[in-house]
Amino acid sequence: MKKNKQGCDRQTCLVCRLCLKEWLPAVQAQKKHFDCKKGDVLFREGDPVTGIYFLYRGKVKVHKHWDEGKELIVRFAREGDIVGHRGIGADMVYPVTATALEPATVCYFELDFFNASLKVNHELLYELMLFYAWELQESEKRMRNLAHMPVKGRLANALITLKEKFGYDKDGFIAFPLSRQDLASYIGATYETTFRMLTAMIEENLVAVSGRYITLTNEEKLHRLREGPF
Amino acid sequence: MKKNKQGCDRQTCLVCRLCLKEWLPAVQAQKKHFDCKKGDVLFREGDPVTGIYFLYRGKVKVHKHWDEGKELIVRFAREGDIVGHRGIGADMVYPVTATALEPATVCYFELDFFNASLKVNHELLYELMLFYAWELQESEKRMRNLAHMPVKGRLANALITLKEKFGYDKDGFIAFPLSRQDLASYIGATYETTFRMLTAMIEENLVAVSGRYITLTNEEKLHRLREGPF
DNA sequence: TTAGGTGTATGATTTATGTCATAAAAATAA
DNA sequence: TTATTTTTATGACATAAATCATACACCTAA
Repeated sequence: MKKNKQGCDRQTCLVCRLCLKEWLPAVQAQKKHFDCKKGDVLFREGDPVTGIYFLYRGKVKVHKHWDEGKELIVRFAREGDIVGHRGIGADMVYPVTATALEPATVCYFELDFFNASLKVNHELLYELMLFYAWELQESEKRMRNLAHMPVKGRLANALITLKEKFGYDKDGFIAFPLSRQDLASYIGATYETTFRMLTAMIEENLVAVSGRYITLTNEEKLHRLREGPF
Repeated sequence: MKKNKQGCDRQTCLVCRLCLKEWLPAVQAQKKHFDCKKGDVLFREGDPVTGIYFLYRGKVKVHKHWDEGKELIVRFAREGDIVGHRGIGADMVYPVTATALEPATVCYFELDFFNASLKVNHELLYELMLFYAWELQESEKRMRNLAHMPVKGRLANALITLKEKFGYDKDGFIAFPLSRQDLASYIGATYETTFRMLTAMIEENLVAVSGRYITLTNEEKLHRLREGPF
């Protein structure tokens, strides 16, 4: 990660957006920008928590690991998203790893400063609380899916979610290229099964694929796949 | 659910514990107590969110459902625990159901009042945020386990967690009687597999069982089961 | 007392998904 | 360019866990 002198637009992240006028100079003084390239790790599961990140440019995957070689992608973060908040209040070690999926720029705050910001800025704290509440809901929904939904349903669900979060690009594909392996890790299945399911979905004309780009060709049926097996 | 005239001890729940002196009369005026018996439902998945509950006495399971008949228990709540917070900020419908596992008494706040409390009480808001952060971590850990850990490991993990949360009773069993079905729903497996795994664990002298009560007889090995298959 | 529900207990069978093996293709490095 | 690593692609096989079927034990309601 390289330090980046150029500042952010003071609009993208929560801290800047909700910042009190009086607190702005402090934010300006404290924040650090970093550039990172594809594959760079912002922080690793088990590392002591030092601060919190806001993604200013690029995409990042947040993932947990188990038993050498098995990973579960917990979340994909995009511009404006907060990353590293999972370390707050915790055992003071990051419970997840954050890895850049493409060149990215992050805005970083030391934990102490961020906490101080929360102390003085009620609105910021409230927004953060709401954000956690939302993430908790998402997480528990995925938990239930993992427990009861078959892989195909989880895949359909994931694709719909990705489409909703990232939208389509000019060519009509989900604006978020993903390796098959990352897709598999995201839905909590092996590479092979995910691949097979995707192939099946292509044959059924539910999705179309071009390299790492995917598009939904029959959302109706995909939605039904999430509802339950029939 | 029956209304309960008798007040709480003003010590158990977060709102009472962190309440500002000036705000206390309002709390006293607003809070409602309910008694419920085993099997009573506090609120159901999909119901519009009306308020938030604090458990004053008894135990409650918080569960999600999928496709008729399949449930996943998201959490067991005990005295002092908050229940219904998953509704905050959300689509305004509860994403989970809460069911009493034994006779219980709850303290209830209307959502508007609770939100107002958060507005005026920074400390309360901060604690709530930390609580969410913690729950999120737990949830994501369980998510990973569901994705990658075999049933036996999840069972071992669940038993250790339950023991840590509820402790042992005077007879040396986990102070939290659980039906096999609830145990199964908690680890995200079917009743039958859970039963078989439990039987296996009894044979291996890892646990001992008396009806719905369970005790850990070899924590060492149980801990190792969570680490990974070998 | 019987009857009927609910939870417990197990065997037999099926199936979804993971594991293993291998190879082509594509990307990246030398 | 060639070499080498990473990603994609598939088939064959193994197996964990779900499903189905059935029976018994234990309450508690009639």
